[in-house]
Amino acid sequence: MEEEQGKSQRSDIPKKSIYRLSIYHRCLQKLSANEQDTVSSTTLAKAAGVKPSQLRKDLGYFGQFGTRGLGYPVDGLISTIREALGREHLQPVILVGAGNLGSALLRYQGFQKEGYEVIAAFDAKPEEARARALEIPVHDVSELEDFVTEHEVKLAILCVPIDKAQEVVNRLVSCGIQGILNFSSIMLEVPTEVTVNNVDLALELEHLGYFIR
Amino acid sequence: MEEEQGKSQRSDIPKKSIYRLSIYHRCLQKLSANEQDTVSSTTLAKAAGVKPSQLRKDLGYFGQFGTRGLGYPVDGLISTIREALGREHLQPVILVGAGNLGSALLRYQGFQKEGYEVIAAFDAKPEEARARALEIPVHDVSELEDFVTEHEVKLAILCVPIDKAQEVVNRLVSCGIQGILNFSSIMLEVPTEVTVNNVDLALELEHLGYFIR
DNA sequence: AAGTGTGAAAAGTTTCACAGCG
DNA sequence: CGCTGTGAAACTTTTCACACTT
Repeated sequence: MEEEQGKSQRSDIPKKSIYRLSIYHRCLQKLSANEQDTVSSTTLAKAAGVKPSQLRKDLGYFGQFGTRGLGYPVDGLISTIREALGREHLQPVILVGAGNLGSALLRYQGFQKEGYEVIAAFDAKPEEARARALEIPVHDVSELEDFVTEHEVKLAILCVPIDKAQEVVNRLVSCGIQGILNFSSIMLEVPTEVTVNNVDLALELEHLGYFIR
Repeated sequence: MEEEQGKSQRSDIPKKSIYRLSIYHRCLQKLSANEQDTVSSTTLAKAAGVKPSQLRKDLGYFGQFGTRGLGYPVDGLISTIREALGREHLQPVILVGAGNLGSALLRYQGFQKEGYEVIAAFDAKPEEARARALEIPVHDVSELEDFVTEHEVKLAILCVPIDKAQEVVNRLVSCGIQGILNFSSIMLEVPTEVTVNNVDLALELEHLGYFIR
């Protein structure tokens, strides 16, 4: 008789649930800093901007972590989510394309969050990028493959011009990058085992245009 | 007999369709620059990273713009979408919070796209922000209300620290801002007539963590 | 023949409602 | 009693399939 697989079939967990997990993680950290040790689905959901039932369902895909009548242990949930998100270990990240946007993102230290570290940048003209007074080392893009292989980098932030994007992505994929945060506003073609997360800042602003009268 | 309302009931068009409209607009501009004058749903959909049927359905919410057997007129579609997105006129935009991320975004000129112009920034300590060598005028945040009213600004980019975000948003809302692009990683409370579009850069990176093995 | 427009089916996601547990 | 965990219902969005037009 086939063993029931049950929970945690990675593939059939809704993508949106996984996305919200990061949000919950963020909110829980705030609670933890505030010395809260348990939290109800109602409270956490409100902080995350979702309905309590949605939060409970999301967590339900990964297991049972709450105590009925009480709520969820804040620190316990933090660890659980961290584990589910594959964030137990420090992840090295590289940024490719230190132009206008790329160097803006490097100066903004927001990616240097717990669990992630942007360890190097690459650019076709590294001298110019370095002149922008960045603190992170900027390598020539020709060193990309060696660096990624040597440091076992799996995540890349992509900020190259549109006409170079696919070419750079092909190189990233061929040397083992598995996740790409893509700021170049173009759809990238990648094998199914590579995940691309598109962020188009101008698009997000334009999108608001529809809702103003 | 009641006149049939039919198409374009703004409210029952899926939000995601509206979002994709911006993407199509982007792709069409590329085609237009390439001297293409018609495009099929298959071609445009591929460029936008969606299925042809989805593209057709999205456009269908707004009307019929194609010719069977031929495709869509590139320039015609551009105008149609621009109109649907309310982008016929130049929209002034302000940025509030010229700190780390805010000033990075100001230096990145990507928001200065056709149809949108970031005309001013506001900060609690405008001198420090100005020292970051920005080209855009940085006002003291106390001038916010007068400026927004005078220039009839309807869109704001928000990059203030988490603990100030809700307070600033209340002020923005009270002086007539209708759309907020929110980079402060916190859920904002706004009246239903105001639209908030959340962008959390760190979250987008963290989210990728789930998909790497 | 090529390609749009669109109901209807399928898939995906959210919400409800309540049983069950501490 | 309060709050979680979860099937089932409701809703939303995507995809299909094909009639229809040029």
